[in-house]
Amino acid sequence: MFTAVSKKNLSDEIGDQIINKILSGVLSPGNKLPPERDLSLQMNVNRHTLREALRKLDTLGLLSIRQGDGIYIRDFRESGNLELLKHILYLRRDITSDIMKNILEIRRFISPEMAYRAAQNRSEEESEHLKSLLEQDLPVEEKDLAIHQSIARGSGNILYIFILNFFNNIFRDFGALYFSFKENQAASEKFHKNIVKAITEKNPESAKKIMNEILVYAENITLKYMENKYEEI
Amino acid sequence: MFTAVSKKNLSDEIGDQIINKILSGVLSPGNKLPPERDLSLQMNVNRHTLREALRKLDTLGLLSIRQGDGIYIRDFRESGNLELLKHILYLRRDITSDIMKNILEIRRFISPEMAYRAAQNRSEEESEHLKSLLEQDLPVEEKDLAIHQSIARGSGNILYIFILNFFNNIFRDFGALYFSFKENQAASEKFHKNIVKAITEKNPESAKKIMNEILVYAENITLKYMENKYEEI
DNA sequence: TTTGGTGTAATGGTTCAACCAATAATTGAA
DNA sequence: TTCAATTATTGGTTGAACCATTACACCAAA
Repeated sequence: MFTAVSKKNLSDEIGDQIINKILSGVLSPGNKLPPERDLSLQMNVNRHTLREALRKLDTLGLLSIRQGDGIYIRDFRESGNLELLKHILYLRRDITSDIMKNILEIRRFISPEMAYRAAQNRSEEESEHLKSLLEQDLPVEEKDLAIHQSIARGSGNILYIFILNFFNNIFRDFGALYFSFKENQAASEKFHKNIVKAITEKNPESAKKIMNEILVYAENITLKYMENKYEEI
Repeated sequence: MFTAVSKKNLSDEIGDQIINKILSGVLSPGNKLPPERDLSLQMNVNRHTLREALRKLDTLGLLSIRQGDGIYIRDFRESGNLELLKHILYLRRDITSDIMKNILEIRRFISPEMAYRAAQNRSEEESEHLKSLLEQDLPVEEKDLAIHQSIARGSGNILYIFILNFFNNIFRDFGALYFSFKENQAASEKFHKNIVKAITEKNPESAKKIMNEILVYAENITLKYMENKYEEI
């Protein structure tokens, strides 16, 4: 019904402000940022608070901080990471829709392959875990999350786990809306049954196909929701 | 000939220490970290220095920090991101090789698809850029990087750019070694010519195949280098 | 002219001490 | 027992000072 509000601390606000300046081109790659002392004065925050923000941007691949020298803007097209993309998604509302489509496209390409590998590589243990998940009496949304995670772990490739986290992170907000409709719940429950069967039976092609089908289904609905969401704004 | 050494500041050292504790299971998901004041005392660093480390771990998806409450360990299998994987790669030398193979596997799956999309979607501008890159007199290593980036940008999907950054980041060290051999240089130059041709001519299948071939070639060599590297240690 | 040393200023890194703000736990009144 | 007020705990922010590294200008030796 209601979605959580995110309370930001000063440091995050500062960070977002700087990210925006970089993404919008006000600050270009190679540019040197003013010294921390000046910048904190300009932004009217303490140097420590600013430094925490800068450290985050550094972790996102946006800055290059060098003691004794200064702080330089990096080209995020060369050094940015997926975590940054999440920020871009939220901060640049003008291209949010385009990025979402990009993410959906990649997900439809990757997740079926993940299911394929899981059907090949899943351990007996992971197989049992999947089956037990099916029978557990959980909210569909939670069950869905858990099954996808179990598939990622069963794939035998740790990258799928982190890539899946990225997708989940992005679509978290949509999940509540999506699963509020009975027909979507039914579709997911059917999907759960089928995908678990394919994976426990070690049928890669089937697993891939089943994953692809639910993604196509969910994509259409997600896009529809997104359009409505934009109309609200 | 020589590779850059990375000097770490205190804050990063603290961060690595905590990451290690989490990865090795000394700190489990859900566990509460000691208060910042206590922790900084235990680690014999100032609270601010510690806080910068914590903020980084937060960005990596390892911690959940809540004012007035405390700092909790998150399950990195649920909230970790690719940036964290990079740290895991360096900090957990016991599984470095396995993770590398995971990364190579995913790359071989994703990059050909990226090339495919680029051949479909590349703009006239990106096409020209690719061709001009071919003729520029650059070190092979730089040219290789630039061409891959151009392909990612030409794909029309911003995610490929960030995923490519991840790969580049991981294989940066190997690049210097790889391109120090004449035969590898020759292989790459041939690859550059062919992939640019396929993409400018809008031939997706060909682009995909060509990308796959160079990856297979480079993978074998990378794995060989890795084995040697481990023998050194 | 080039190379390497020296000193100085600029700039990020770290420390200390204090207070603010949000949360959780406790207490006590209804 | 319940709920509101109070208190203690804990992360967030501020200010000032000092440390460590780097860039730069300058100089001396080759």
